[in-house]
Amino acid sequence: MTRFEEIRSLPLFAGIGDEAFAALTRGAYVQNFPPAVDLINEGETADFLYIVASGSVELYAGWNGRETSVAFLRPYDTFILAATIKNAPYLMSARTMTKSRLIMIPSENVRSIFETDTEFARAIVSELAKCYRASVRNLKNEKLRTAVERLANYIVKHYRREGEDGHFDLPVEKRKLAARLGMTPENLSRAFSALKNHGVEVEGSRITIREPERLIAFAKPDPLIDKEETRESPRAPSGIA
Amino acid sequence: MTRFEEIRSLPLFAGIGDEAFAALTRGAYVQNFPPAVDLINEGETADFLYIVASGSVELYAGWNGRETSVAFLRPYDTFILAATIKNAPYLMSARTMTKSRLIMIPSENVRSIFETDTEFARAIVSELAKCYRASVRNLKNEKLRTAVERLANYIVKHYRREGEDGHFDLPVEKRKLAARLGMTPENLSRAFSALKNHGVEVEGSRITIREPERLIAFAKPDPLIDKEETRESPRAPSGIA
DNA sequence: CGGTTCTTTGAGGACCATCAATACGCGTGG
DNA sequence: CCACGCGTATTGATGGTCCTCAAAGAACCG
Repeated sequence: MTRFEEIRSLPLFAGIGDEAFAALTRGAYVQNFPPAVDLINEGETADFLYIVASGSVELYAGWNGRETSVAFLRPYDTFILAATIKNAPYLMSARTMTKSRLIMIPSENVRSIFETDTEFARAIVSELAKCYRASVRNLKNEKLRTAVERLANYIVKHYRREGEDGHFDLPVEKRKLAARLGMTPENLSRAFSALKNHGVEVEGSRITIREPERLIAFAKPDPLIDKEETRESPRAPSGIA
Repeated sequence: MTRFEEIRSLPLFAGIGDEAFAALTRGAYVQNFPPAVDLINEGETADFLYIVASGSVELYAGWNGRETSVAFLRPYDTFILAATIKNAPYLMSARTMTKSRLIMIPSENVRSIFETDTEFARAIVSELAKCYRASVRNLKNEKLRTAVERLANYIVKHYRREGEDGHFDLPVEKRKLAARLGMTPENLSRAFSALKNHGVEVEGSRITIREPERLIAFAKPDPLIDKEETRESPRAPSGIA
């Protein structure tokens, strides 16, 4: 039971009762995986809800011999929630990117506790809304921006996340980043060199932002596309938003 | 009260109690709109949950002077559910495409009835999961297919929906369809003529599928991208799925 | 019937993919 | 330690896809 202490305080579970939490984790697993392990395949049915406890996971999808990355997940993201709830086939495949520890909760438990615990229901719906909105942002990013613009905004996001000290290391290999940004590895290379004109330097996986203002002026980041969303609802919005 | 009879039997409300339904629709509107009316703008905050009672609505988004269509809605689709739940800004704008009747339910009502009515909570989460999955399908369609392939699959979908009798009329003008499929009107024209080689004929808004097998062989429709999803969960999945 | 909008067609160019070759990094085994 | 193999990253050449711009034709609506 103490196996699940680390997730007990996550927003998803914070508000629910102890007995509901116990019922939820009954039959659940915590499991360690090496890098590049296939976890689930699109088209299969959803037996477990997954939570990334440590490491990183790639969601991807294929069609007609092609493949693309849809999302990179970090602690404590969840995946397969929608398929779990609808008891429907996965629309995406998942594999570990790095060594990862994952928590797997039986779908049946999620569905039944949802019915009995209002707080959990609210947390689930908030998490689901978060995933949905992330997907819409993803789609807007893809349809409204060119490849170079997507890369520029990716760099701006990490620049801000890493404390704005002007440099960071790419957390994934460029091949995967290219797929995530909807382009080929060759094109990503050229996109990086195109960004030299906008104040970005690249050496291996080391990114240096020499002139943040120029990069941002080019990238034009937009809160309605690029903002990172929290799971909890802002019940009392502060300021003009 | 009788104003809302037409939605009382929708899956979203079918299972909930009469008093909860009354509370939900207290302060709600039913309103008629002419075509091409702006309903909401991305970035605003969510005061109402919308339901399309008749007509059709376009969800679209813009960035840096560009604009694209994200979805076409029909009766009885909902929109703005995620923003309503999270009390967060809309990520998409909406406008009517045709003369439409819309039902508007105050967001506050949705959030409070969600807490008190388990059946409604379940319906909400199922609807939200449906929207999320539709968005993922949308994204896969965009990232994995070329423009001509997207058009081919659009035609296959309507061919099947309209009873497979070999012809149908486009429900929207080509300009909008182009935006929905992620291309320019000029390119859509060329895509249509490219499909002549795959058994499709076009005359104005009249589409004739001369050789369905050839079209389908080219389009390669995939249930994990193209299937239309129902709101209700298949609790007892039949067959291999 | 005139004006507006939509659609089509053509020419040209930007963006991006493919293919091929090379260089680089890195771990393995000699 | 070095040679080698393997996967990744880069760079160049080329072609396809798609957008932009422009103009003409078609449909719609007052």
